[in-house]
Amino acid sequence: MKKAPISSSNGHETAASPTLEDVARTAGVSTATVSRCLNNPSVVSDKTRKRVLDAVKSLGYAPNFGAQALAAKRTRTFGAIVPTMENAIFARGLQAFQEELQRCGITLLVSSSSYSPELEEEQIRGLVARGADALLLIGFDRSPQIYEFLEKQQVPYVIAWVYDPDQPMLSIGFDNRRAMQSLVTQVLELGHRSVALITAERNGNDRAQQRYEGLLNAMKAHGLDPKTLHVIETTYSITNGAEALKTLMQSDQKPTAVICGNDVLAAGAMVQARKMGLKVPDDLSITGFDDIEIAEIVTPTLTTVHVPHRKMGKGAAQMLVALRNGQNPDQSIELEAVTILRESLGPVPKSET
Amino acid sequence: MKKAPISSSNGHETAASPTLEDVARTAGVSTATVSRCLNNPSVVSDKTRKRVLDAVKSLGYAPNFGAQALAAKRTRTFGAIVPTMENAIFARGLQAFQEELQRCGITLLVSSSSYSPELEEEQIRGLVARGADALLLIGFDRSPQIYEFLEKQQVPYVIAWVYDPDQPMLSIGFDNRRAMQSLVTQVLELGHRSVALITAERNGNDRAQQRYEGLLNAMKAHGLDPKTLHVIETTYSITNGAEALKTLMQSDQKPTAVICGNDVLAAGAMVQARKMGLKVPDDLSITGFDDIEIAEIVTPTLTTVHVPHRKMGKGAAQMLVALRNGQNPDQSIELEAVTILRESLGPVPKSET
DNA sequence: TTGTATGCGTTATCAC
DNA sequence: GTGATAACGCATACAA
Repeated sequence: MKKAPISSSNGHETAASPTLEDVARTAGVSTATVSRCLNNPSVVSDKTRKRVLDAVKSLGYAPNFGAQALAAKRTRTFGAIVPTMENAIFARGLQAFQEELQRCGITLLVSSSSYSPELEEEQIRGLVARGADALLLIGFDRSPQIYEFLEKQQVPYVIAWVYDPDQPMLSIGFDNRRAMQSLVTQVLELGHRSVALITAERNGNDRAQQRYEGLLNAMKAHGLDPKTLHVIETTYSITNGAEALKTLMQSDQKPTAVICGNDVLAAGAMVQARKMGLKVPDDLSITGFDDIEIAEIVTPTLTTVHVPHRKMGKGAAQMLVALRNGQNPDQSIELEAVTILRESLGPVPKSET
Repeated sequence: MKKAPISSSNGHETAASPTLEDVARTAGVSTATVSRCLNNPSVVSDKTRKRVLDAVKSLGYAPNFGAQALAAKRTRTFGAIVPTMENAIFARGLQAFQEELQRCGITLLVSSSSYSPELEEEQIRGLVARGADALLLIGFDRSPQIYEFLEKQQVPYVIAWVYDPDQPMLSIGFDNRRAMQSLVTQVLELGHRSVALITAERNGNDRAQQRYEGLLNAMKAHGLDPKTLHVIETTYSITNGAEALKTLMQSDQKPTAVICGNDVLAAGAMVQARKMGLKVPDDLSITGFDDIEIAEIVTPTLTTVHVPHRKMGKGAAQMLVALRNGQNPDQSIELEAVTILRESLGPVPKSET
């Protein structure tokens, strides 16, 4: 049996947050009624509701999240873990994701894993532990234990930025392999035969790996030997892109076209090319991937693959909301990623033909 | 009195997460001991600790966040609300902020307010409600109610990206006014007399407002009439920057130098200038503010004000951790923001002198 | 429509 | 060192 509260409105006004009970007392109703007013207003009479809401406002009441989560076993919170927030690759998609969630009254928590599988795992567990009702993840590539963990914890999740009907997990994205293959095909059709790739580390990054494979496919289709492809793996950053281009242009077999795994690396390559006095695309063609803002800022503008960031974000949100509501949604969704031709891609230099 | 548990290890193995009690049972100890093992290991004997930890691992136990927050009254979680995540303005600072927090075992939750005061207020309340132990905010400019709310809830907070010793709140940042004044002074000393400003909406954005004031100060100091300043207010984006430059160059009094409130607007202006066949800086000088990555990507490279993003992020984290630990830290911290001279700023065109 | 009573999973204060 | 046990603030099944 509950003991009488020690002293509900005792002398010293502590600054502690008001609780449901405080509201109930000043409104002259039970805590249950207050709770209902807030969570299921339609079931309580207009008169008492008004009284309660007034009390809520006058006390500045705000529900205690921990208590709420503990009692209701859900948090109205979704989590997202992206590899990075430092550049704009995921920013636009995330923004769209959040906008959609907000319309559904859901709060978004974002973490960035810095492309570290260990960190990502930690953050997934962290978000689940703090009650995320659902999760957005990037790419399929992670340890089976994590997937088991998510299944065990019954936390719905969606994988974005990739699409693969053969994978059992629900995903929304595009075919990175095909998109890159299509881009490179256009490069080769311009006569380029000496091609190089600057990419993120492919280990643990299926987007990068698939883009690489798409490039190989295009080469093979044009009768080029994949072994002739010069690949540089590095972390996404302007500086690293620049560094990589420098290395490439100092090698024996100088490429006439440099394919970059994303726009950030491509931008770095462009900066470096200019620094080395190379005219793009007259001396050298450069392509990117993602079509983020810098693609139109660099000089010359960057030929790249347009990724449907906003569609992915919004779509992912809708899938997760459906899952959270117990609806077992359709299937994975494939979006299109198309090549955007801009200035940085041109025919192979005459001197090379 | 607690009734005997209905049936602790009943027939159907539910997939529900194991609780402290489960761990206690399989380890043959009390829940109190398990809790101690996890939170204050030194106080429990080696033998039992080992037994408990084994049980934890074998069950895959993870503490319930809600319960923990409810009982311990703290969440080891800090919140940050930034105006935007779509461009890189706050990304680097936020990254540093997070890195420092992580070293202290604290999780960071990030929200973006899209420069909307109402949204920001909602998100502040949201983060507090979900138990954020401390908050990072950008700029002083917000309604008194929010500050009252934070005081009432006893949630420590630090304001970043601005510095003003006259403000009562703890802050870490730089003097936006002075930084802009210094930049513009250098512009004027190159002979420019016809200057224009492309800025974010200043209402509710003290950084933008102060940068504007700094610009005015510099003009006055050089005997220029502030009324001659052509100001265009727009939202931060490449496109808007381009749009604004177009408007400016079609006006009667064409500027010879365009000061931009940040690098994103400046990049847009640069793109537009090129499109209009204007040579930067020969025909027109353009400056930015922030020194984010694109400043070095645009052609020509952008003269701008370097903002100490990482220092601010790390410093803010340290201040908040101190506050959370009950230490009443020093004072607000002022950092330097210095002008970085690059290619986009040149002397006033000869035709104008 | 409203109130009562219980449980959610931890932490922390006691005793032992 | 360890084990009971009382909060913590809310949601909800059940009663009224």
